[in-house]
Amino acid sequence: MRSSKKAALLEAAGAIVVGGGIDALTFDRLAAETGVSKGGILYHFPDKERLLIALVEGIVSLVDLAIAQERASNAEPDGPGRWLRAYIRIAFTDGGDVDRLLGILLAGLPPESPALVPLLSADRRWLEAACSDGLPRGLAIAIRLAVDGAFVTKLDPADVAAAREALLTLTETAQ
Amino acid sequence: MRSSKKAALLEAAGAIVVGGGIDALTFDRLAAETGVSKGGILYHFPDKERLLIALVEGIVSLVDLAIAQERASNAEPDGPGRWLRAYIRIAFTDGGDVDRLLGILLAGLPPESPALVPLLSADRRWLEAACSDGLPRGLAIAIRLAVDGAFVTKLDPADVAAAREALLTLTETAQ
DNA sequence: ATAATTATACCGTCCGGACGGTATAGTTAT
DNA sequence: ATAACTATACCGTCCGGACGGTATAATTAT
Repeated sequence: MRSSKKAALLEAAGAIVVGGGIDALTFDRLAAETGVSKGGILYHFPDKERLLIALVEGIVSLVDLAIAQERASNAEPDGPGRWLRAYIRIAFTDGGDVDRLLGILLAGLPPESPALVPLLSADRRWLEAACSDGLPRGLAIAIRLAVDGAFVTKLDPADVAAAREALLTLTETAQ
Repeated sequence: MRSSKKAALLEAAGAIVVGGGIDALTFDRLAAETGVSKGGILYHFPDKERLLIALVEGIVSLVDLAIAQERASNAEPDGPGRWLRAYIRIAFTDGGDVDRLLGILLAGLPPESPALVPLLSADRRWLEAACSDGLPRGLAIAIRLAVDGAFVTKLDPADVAAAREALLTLTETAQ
C-alpha cells in the first residue's frame, strides 16, 4: 500500500500551530502526535522550512477551494460585492480553524521566512479580487481587513454573527 | 534608578519581535542588540515570561495613552462613533510599529501564555468601548475587526489611506 | 519465471548547537 | 550601602537535522 502520511502530517501540523502557536510545531511533537517517526517526517519534509511552506500552500489552496465552492453553490448573480460576500461567508461560517491558522501564520511567521511568499502572494490575489468587486476600493479593503481581523481576535459567537451580518450588509448597500 | 535600562530593553525587545517574530526574541540577542549584559537583563526580567508580560503591558498602555491623547487633542464633541474614530486614527496614523507588534503578539503568543492575559483583557476593554459608542453593535465590531486586521496585513500606503477614510466614513454615516 | 535492482515510505538513534536559566564575583553611580 | 548593572562560566533540555537501516512494491534483466 502506497500509503502516504503526508496529508495527515500536514493536518496535524496545522492543529499544533492553532493550539500552541508556531513555536509549538516541532518535529518531535509532530512525530509524537501522529505516530510517525521523526525520520518519516523528514522523508516528506526535508527541513522545517519545507514543512512550513507545505503547510501554507495547503491552507491557501483550501481557502481558494472554499471560495470557489461557495460561489458555485449559491445562485447569486454576478454583481457588486459578490466575491466579498462569498469571502465573508466562508471566513465566518467555517467550522474548522483554517482561518485562524492563516492569521497565525501571517502574523507569526518571521518576515524573512520563505513560507511567507505563497501566503503574501495569495493575500495580494485576494485583495485584488476584493477590489475588483464593484465596490469602492477603500470600502472593499476595509471589509477584507475586517475579515482578516476576525481570523485573529477571539469573539463570542453572538458578536461574530453580528459582525458577519454587518459586513454582508455593507457589501449590499454601499456603492 | 537614574540609569534604568528597563525601558530601552523593552523597546529593543519590541523591535526584535517586529523584525523577526516572537521566536527571534532571545536573551542573548536582546543582550547583543542593546549592549546590556545577559545578567543585566535577568536582573530586570527574572525569566522570559516576565519579559513578555512587561512587553505586552507596555504596548497596551501605549495604545491606551494614544487613544486618550487623540481624544483630548481633537475638539470633536461627544457623539456616536467618537471613540471609534479616535481608535481608527491612532491605528492608521501611527508611524511606529506598535500596532503591528500588538498583532504579532495577539496572533503569535501561545494560547496558554500568561502574557496573553493582559492583552486579552485590554482587547475586551477596547471591544466594549467600541460597542458603547452609539453605533449598531455589529457595525462597531466589524470596524474594530478591520482596524485589528490592519495590524497584521501589509498594505501599500494608498490602500491604507483608502481603508482609513472608508472606516471613518462608516462611523459617521451609519446609525 | 525469477532474480536483481531501484524507488518509495518509512524507523530509530545520535549529535552539535541554541536557548533558558543559574551562579558568582566584581564594578559603578547615587 | 544599595541599586543597577558587567562579565563570564556553566548546566540541562530541547530542537533541527543527519544518518543508517528496514520493509515492500514496482521495474528491469536474464
